[in-house]
Amino acid sequence: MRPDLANRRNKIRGKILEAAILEFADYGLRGTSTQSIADRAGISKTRLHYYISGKDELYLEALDKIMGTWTELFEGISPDKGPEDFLSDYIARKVRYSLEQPAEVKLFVSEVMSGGKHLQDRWASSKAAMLRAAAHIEEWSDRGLIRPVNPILLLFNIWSLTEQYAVMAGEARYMMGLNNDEPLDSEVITQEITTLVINGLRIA
Amino acid sequence: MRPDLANRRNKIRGKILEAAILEFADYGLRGTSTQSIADRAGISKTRLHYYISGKDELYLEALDKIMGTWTELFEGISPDKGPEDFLSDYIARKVRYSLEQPAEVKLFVSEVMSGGKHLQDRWASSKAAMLRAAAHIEEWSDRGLIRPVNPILLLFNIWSLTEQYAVMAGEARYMMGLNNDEPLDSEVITQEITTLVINGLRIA
Amino acid sequence: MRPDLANRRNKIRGKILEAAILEFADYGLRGTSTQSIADRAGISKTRLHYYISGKDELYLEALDKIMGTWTELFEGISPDKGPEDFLSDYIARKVRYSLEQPAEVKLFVSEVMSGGKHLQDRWASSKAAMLRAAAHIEEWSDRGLIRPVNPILLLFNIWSLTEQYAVMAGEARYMMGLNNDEPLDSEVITQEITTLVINGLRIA
Amino acid sequence: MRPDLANRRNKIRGKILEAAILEFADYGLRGTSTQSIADRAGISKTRLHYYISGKDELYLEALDKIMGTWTELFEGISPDKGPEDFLSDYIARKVRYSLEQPAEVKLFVSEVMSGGKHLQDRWASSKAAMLRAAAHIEEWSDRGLIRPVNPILLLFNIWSLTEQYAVMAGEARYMMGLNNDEPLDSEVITQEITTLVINGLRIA
DNA sequence: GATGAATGAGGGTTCATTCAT
DNA sequence: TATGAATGAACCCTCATTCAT
Repeated sequence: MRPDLANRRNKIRGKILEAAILEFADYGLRGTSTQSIADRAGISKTRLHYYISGKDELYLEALDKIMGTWTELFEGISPDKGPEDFLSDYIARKVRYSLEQPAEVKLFVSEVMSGGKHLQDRWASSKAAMLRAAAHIEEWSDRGLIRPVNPILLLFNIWSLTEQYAVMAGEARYMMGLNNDEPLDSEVITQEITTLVINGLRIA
Repeated sequence: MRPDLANRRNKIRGKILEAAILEFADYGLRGTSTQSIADRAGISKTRLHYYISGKDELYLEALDKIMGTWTELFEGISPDKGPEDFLSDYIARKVRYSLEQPAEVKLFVSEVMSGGKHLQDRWASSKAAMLRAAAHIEEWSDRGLIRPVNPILLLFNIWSLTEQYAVMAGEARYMMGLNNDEPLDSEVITQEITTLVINGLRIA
Repeated sequence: MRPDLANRRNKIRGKILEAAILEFADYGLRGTSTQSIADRAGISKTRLHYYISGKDELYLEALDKIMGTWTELFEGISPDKGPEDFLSDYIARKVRYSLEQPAEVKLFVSEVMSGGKHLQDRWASSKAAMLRAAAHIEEWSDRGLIRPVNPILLLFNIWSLTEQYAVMAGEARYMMGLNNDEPLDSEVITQEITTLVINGLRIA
Repeated sequence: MRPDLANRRNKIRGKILEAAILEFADYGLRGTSTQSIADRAGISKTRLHYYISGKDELYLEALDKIMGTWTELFEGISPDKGPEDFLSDYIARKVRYSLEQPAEVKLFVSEVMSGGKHLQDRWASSKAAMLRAAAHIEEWSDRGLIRPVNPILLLFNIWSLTEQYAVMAGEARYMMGLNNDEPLDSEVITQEITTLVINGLRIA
């Protein structure tokens, strides 16, 4: 009907959500003020509150977006190609996501650290995707393609290996002698993690 | 007489620091109120402020304690025994620390995520310890004991592998079907990570 | 529309500044609470803080206003008319100001008594005005229109003579048998001070 | 009985009173904290409160001391010697007092500015002394030794002339190009004020 | 006498949110 | 839609004072 108006609204809402994710990622739900979100979004606090129903709701919206992406990262990878292709593909996706959207990863980690109370409902679909992947891993192990392994722990380990470069970006840059504006080398990181995992799963 | 007073004071200060670490770990510096710290320590807010000089100072004290432990974890491990012993020893220490003191690890991660501004000075000695370890790794690689590897990335990877079980304890328990009060199996986790890393560093 | 808003804002800001000056005049910067300012302005403390940026800033704003008036009192008086006209004019102005705006004078005295730290920058223009007046006095003395006199001390003396009726209003009323709501007789005071000074400067 | 003990107590109490006067002089009753008094006296806050019955009582004690001195300054000067001797004697005493005990003068002014509520009872004897002096002045005027003058206003004027050099010491030093540690020239000031007053009272 | 501990009240200020226009 | 005004709750922290030893 009024595509312009709706568009405009969506644009502002998008800007707000983006700003919110950045703030929540750094300071968590409690530590973030609506004022700081408004500042980052370039609007007044009053206007922010016109577009959102509350700080908590905005936070949940951000979480929803992230959990969606999280699940997507498992999808579209065929396990039929065998463990090597599957894992390197998945690792590459996750590293790219961590380096391109570090705030989303950090927000998720922050939520988890503060108890994960808001994840409870949202976690279900992610858990399902994770369990499917775990089943594949177990099968590979049974077929002798990889060594015996606890599949859940393996997935957690891959998770942490890939996500840390969002969380620790600053320290990683510092240790590697990069400036704050120089990006981490995505290829090198992906390569290193992939090698560690694939090698680490070979049969002894 | 006097020792009793000092003891008493140290006891309560310890209780406060402990409570503070737990709160800061979950909600960060900004998201933590002195009221919540007082509540957790079982004292009144006024009494809390009698024992501390300020929220920020308490936070820094917590950080200092953690950074000290962090550096210690590198120490006392002889690199002469070769990579396998060194790495499995280090991994075991870090996993145990993460499972026994998850709040300290989480607080550190929280600080890093919010910019790491308070780490700047405190990071130096940790960096030195890390660089020493990196030198050993490089040497092992040169001597053909392990495959070629970026030593800094390897250390970061070990870091994340071991620390995630503090950060993600809740989710890990959930995925593994454990109740909130059932501890994660330290041995299984250590074994899995150690195998992954040692295997992953073998020469192809 | 807009002018109304701005007007409204200015009105309430004026009310606040007025209340602040009254409180600061009586109790100084430290001794005044924002609560008491709010009470006197007839608004809530929260609302007060909506209109000001802080207690200190409000205090500085009050000081600025006063220092401006202070300098103005020197201006517009021509020294060409000779010492008698100049001095009686200046004395009359200052007495009137002290009796009409005693709070402003008291606030200034309070600031001076507590060290005058906030005056440092603001004092410059007032000092210049004072030095100009001192130059005139010296010239009159040189030309034999008045007796030899230390011009700076003379100005300080006039200053104290005229300002004391703001500071000591209560005691003056008490000694002269006036009630609290009966004003001091501006004319008598002006006359007495003027006579003392003009007479006191005659050549012996 | 235990002169040592009593002595010791008096010594500490003296130190406290001195410190209190200095703080009250700068920041008033409300603006002064018992902590700052304790700090200046070089004792702990707890110990301070052991020696005093309360902040208000300490303030009143300081006021009492000052009012006593205030009255004394009138005494011991014989009005028989005529106006010139009497006034120059009184002015000299008051200037010396203002320069030597500026804190006491400032504390008195501060009390007056904040309403003088604590003076009410204490003012009586001072008022009497003042009225006696006023009577002398009136008599001198009647006898033609000085010009007709409002005696109360004259006394207030002398009061302000002499006391301002306690209140405005900092500004006076600044205007006269003195450093903070250089004392004002008592003789010059006394001379200037005396001349102004004696001259100013001559019959036209 | 002297000290550390403790406290309820209040200090200035910011919070998320709602109201009025 | 969008803005300034407004608010009650909460923020961190200090206050004068009392308690216990």
